[in-house]
Amino acid sequence: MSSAYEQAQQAGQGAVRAAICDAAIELLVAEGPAALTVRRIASAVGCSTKVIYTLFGGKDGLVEELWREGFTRFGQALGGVRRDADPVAYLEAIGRAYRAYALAEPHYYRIMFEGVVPGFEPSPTARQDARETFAVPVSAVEECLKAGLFAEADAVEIADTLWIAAHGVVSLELAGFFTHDEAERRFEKMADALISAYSTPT
Amino acid sequence: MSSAYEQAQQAGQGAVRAAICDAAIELLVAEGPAALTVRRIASAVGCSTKVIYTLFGGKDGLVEELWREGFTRFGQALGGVRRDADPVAYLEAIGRAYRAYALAEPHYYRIMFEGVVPGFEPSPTARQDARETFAVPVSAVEECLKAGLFAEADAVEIADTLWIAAHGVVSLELAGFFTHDEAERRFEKMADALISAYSTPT
DNA sequence: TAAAAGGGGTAACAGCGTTACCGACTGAAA
DNA sequence: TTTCAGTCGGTAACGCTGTTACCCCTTTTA
Repeated sequence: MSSAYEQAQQAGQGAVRAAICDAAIELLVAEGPAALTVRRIASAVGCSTKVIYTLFGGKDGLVEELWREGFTRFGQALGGVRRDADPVAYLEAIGRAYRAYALAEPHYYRIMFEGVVPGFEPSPTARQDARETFAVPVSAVEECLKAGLFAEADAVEIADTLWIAAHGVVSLELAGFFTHDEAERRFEKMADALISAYSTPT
Repeated sequence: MSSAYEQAQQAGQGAVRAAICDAAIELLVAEGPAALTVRRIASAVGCSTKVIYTLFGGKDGLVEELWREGFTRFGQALGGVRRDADPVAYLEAIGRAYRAYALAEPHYYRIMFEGVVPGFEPSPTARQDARETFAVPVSAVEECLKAGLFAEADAVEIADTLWIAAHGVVSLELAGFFTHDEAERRFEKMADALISAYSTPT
């Protein structure tokens, strides 16, 4: 009988990387960033801590991998929103998916947007890649503009504003300043106010 | 010659508490949350780590004191905004003071609103006290309502929405997703959009 | 005066990220 | 085929973290 680590080792370096990432993800989702220690990850996957240093260059390198993984999952959550004939309804659904993701994987969200892993800061390239996640809401805003439902303006600027609003609600909710229901109400109010501000006068 | 700690010790327990808090504040402001270690604080003030445990019950007890201090400073920053004949202009000035405080003392801000000190969570009473900081923006919104400049609505709800918007901008700015200038533009756009949404039709 | 009680310093514990050291294994060259 | 170079990884350590058991000393009380 061979351990998961030995199996991955036979399959090559890439498999070991993946196994370590999986173990780290499991620890993160189950217990939060505090459980993300090099020793625990190594012990979970069945190798020594040294392996993590040779493959990722240190804890921060591994955390950056998780950071990217978080944005991938986030992007899938946003990209998976069903399109709607009404572009504004589609945009609102994306907003709700934003909050739903943050509540579903709060530890990921806080690593991605609130820097809760002490020494870690994402590399410029990782940050740029992360920005691409927001192509989904930006294109939704563009559709609203094309349909003449929003008054002439920069799509990225509007999308950023909606992003800020969604992040504001979710961040304060995760920090314990709002209950789930309060946050939900504030979220809807916020969406109504912003969308009405951007909409063309009817 | 006596150390600062010995002087404080003669002046009583309260003075020692204050000296420890001051040392912790200095470390926090200068170097951020990572520098907030029991050993460094004790060494800075000239006592053993044990004192911090007898006076504060542990690191978290001391951090809660800093948390409260942060909200006191924050409240002073918001309360110090000069009143304006136009309630809406006053409200906007409060918003700008919000962001200015966060940028002036980012380490405090992140402890207060983003829980960047790993194990720490404020007590319910501390959280309730913190909420009183927001009496300033709420009363400003009430003035806008009284003056008939805002359409009939709950003042707390509107103030919360503005809080969420300000926090969203500041939080993403501190996380490195917006440059200073980008954040400033987004902040103004956000304020314009929300205030126009809440204003009575002219 | 003697006893009780409490605060504070020392030194230790377990755990953290990281790395020097060294053995083992791989691949290429002779 | 044999030998050598080079890399990968496990062990054990370093210095750091929060925390606490132990003991001394001071102060208060009987």
